[in-house]
Amino acid sequence: MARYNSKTSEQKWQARWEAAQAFLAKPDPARKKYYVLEMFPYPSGRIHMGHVRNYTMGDIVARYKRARGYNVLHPMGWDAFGMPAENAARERGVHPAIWTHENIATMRGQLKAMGLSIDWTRELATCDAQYYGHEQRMFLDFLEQGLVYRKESSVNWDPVDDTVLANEQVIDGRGWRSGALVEQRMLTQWFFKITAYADDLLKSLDTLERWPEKVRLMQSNWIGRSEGMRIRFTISGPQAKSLPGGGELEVYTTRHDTIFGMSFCAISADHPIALELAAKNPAIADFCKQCRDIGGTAEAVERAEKLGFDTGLKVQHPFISGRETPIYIANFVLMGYGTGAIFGCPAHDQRDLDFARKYGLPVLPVVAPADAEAPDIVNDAYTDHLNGRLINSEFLNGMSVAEAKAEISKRLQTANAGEPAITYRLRDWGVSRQRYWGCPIPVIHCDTCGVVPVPKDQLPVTLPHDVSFEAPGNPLSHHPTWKHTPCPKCAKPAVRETDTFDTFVDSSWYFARFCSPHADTPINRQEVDYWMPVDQYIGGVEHAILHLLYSRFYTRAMQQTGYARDSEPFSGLFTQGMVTHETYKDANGAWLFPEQVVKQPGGAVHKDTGAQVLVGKIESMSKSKRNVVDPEHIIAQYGADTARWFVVSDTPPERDIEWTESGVEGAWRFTQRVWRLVDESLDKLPPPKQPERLKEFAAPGISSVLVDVPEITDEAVLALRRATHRTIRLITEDIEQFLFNRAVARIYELANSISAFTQLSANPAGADFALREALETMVILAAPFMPHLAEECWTALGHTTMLVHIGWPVENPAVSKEDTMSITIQVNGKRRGELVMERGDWSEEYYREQAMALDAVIRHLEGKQPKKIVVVPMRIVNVVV
RNA sequence: GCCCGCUUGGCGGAAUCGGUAGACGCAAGGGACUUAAAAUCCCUCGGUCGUAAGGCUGUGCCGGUUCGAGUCCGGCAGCGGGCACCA
Repeated sequence: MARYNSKTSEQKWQARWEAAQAFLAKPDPARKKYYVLEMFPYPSGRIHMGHVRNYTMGDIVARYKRARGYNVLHPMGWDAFGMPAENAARERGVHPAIWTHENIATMRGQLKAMGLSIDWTRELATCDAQYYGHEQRMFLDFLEQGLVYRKESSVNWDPVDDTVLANEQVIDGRGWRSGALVEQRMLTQWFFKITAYADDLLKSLDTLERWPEKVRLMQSNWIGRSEGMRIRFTISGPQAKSLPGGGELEVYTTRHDTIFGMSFCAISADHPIALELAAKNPAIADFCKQCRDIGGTAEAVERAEKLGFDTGLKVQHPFISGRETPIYIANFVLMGYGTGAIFGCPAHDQRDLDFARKYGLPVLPVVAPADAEAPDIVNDAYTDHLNGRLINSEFLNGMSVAEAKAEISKRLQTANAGEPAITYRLRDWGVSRQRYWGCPIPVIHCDTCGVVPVPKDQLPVTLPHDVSFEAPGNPLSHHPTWKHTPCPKCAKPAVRETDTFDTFVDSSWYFARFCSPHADTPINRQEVDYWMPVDQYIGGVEHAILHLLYSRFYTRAMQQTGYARDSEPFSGLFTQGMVTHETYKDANGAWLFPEQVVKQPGGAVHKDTGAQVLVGKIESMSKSKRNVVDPEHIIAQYGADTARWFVVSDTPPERDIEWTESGVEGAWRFTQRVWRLVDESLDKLPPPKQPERLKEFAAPGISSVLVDVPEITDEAVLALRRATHRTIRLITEDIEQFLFNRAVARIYELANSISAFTQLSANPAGADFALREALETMVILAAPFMPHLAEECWTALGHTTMLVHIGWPVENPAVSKEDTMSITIQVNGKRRGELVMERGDWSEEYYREQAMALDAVIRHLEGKQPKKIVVVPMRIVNVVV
């Protein structure tokens, strides 16, 4: 018996699939489409286990859907712009383009070795002008539609990467990539008007039924809708008229019910009034500067005291004649949210209370708990807005918070002093990056004409190849000639925009480009309309907000500019867990690679020195901790099928999976076992039926892809057939629901049943047909997971049509139907026995009689009469005494 | 601080409709085959009492609903994730 040789076999089948163009996707309106997409990789150098897991899952779905008769689109490309290429250029003197394309070549080879069912003719890289030129064109269309604007604003500046970051890219006050503390700078930047869709992006989350609840919730929190009011207070004094706002201060609040508890107003250090005052008063200017310098890190915010500066200005209370409250500039008020101004009600807001205590401002409770006259406020504000009742509030007294809000709203609107307002936490997406390796923003700055879009017939604006990375900052702006160009309008000398797009722009529409990757327009509507939306998108949960929210926005912008029919890009989303591994350190505390470590009964030792190794926590694979396993080595040693099988075994796909050597060996043993089961049975099998090549959807009814089995009476043979057909049903359900670990277990079970069957000494009539049916089923069902081995087995079983062209088997319910059922018998809810009964529609009386006749039941009744006997047909009988 | 999720053998995990807890795999132990090793095959494998038959106990902790709870409800603890001076 020959052992299965994964290396030769995998290469052979990959070549045959390619020769047959088995995965080429063509639009066909007569067929139902299915678009499977995994998040495309950044070409960092080599693929890692996370890629293997991600792309294996996508490939399982793609191969399964293809076998079910869907017209499947399963493409692959490269998220090829970004900082690491520039860092490589700085550190090693390699040009970003060369570095990137070399990495792509390596990683493409590695992905191909995985045997993925990808249509490689659609491959794209975002760093190619054939891609980003279309992006520039869409940007100009967005600009025309008012979806893009340019403004000076305070931005997050990453001092290590020397560039601006979007809010979404700042985590705990640090750059998401560099980890450097982010600074605030004033810069003129391009923004995508994502807030224009805030409400739609939020509401439409409800329609994304095949998205994880967790991701929808995260996006919902990120968008952060709140309902409140804008209220305009009149600023006292004759000089007020000359202030920005013309004598009025507009605040945003969600607790207008507490207006009788107002004891101060506060404005941001960046509020127009604050800026105006600062211009005339150095003390105020100093204070404002101090506020801005605190920074936005979590720790800074935690530590920072509430600081305020009394402007001397006062506002008039809208409902209490003659009552005035001071306006402070305060460090905890953000210009970017609401109106950049608030009214403070210390009794019912913790920040306001901290502030009031510090500056000795009045604390007047205006909402009381249901069970008390007034809330007891010492250090904690009373913030319950559901159960409270209004007090100390004149016409509001006795009302609930909701009633009071409605009343205040009505009165303020009548007085034209305010109106309901909805505010979002979401900010517009700043897309300008001061970097070379990105898509140039296609505009020209002219002293005479201002900002002039590059005419569309002059696109693409390509990156210059000859750049220097010697100096810090943006190589594009240092380039001697590139930015100089005549103004398209007036032909006078002008300069190009040297900022490039955030790379998240590139990844916000690649899924659409895949539908018509060679079109000379950004997309071909007919093809996009056929393939989009992506039916199943798969990737890491770390993109729950950034990439997934940007893509949802961008698709809406494409819809508005006529590039797309739909507003949602991904109708199904699955977020897979990470691949983890134990960490190892030597006696000096240096991290060790897993291949340097040998596990022994007494512990782990160094492979070469024999020195003791400290086994640390199980953590997600990372180069810095060296707890990485190179997929290429695994594929070379065990084969792609083994690696694929392992990464979906045992652990549910959404959870983190631990990579273990023994686990991989287990997976490898199973691939050999499948081959052996087939190989050792070959001489016992009847000839195969050659099923037709897959053309249509698998028709419901009796499977046409499996061998036809004659009428059988032997119980062991029937049991094997039952197991076979039951497994078809279960695995189909499992794959549909992304329960790959369970599907793997079902295949093990079927293999166990086949093993046991082949070891029977008797050889009843029909056994050979049932065995062929079981083996063929196992092979077809395992094919999405282990496609090369499955092809090899399929051929060995005598088939001449490749398995990629064979449809999915269909369960025959007449075969899988069980004749008997086992009924659990309980006494007082405890299991005391089991009844094996013929399947049927028995009366409750019959169940009772059968149960009461059991020895175990009689024994546990101890002579007593049952009070009650609960019968659940087909399942359980519970005798209660 | 606010929001969300999770907690089952030595380990990954099954049991998703309230109805046999521990499928399947890994690890471990025992055995067969072999000159030996590898490979393969067979057996055991939550805890506990018992020679056995068979009990008792057991799904983070406390309580509740129910004939019956890993599953539902209330409370608590631990772990993980998201957001965070958002008015």
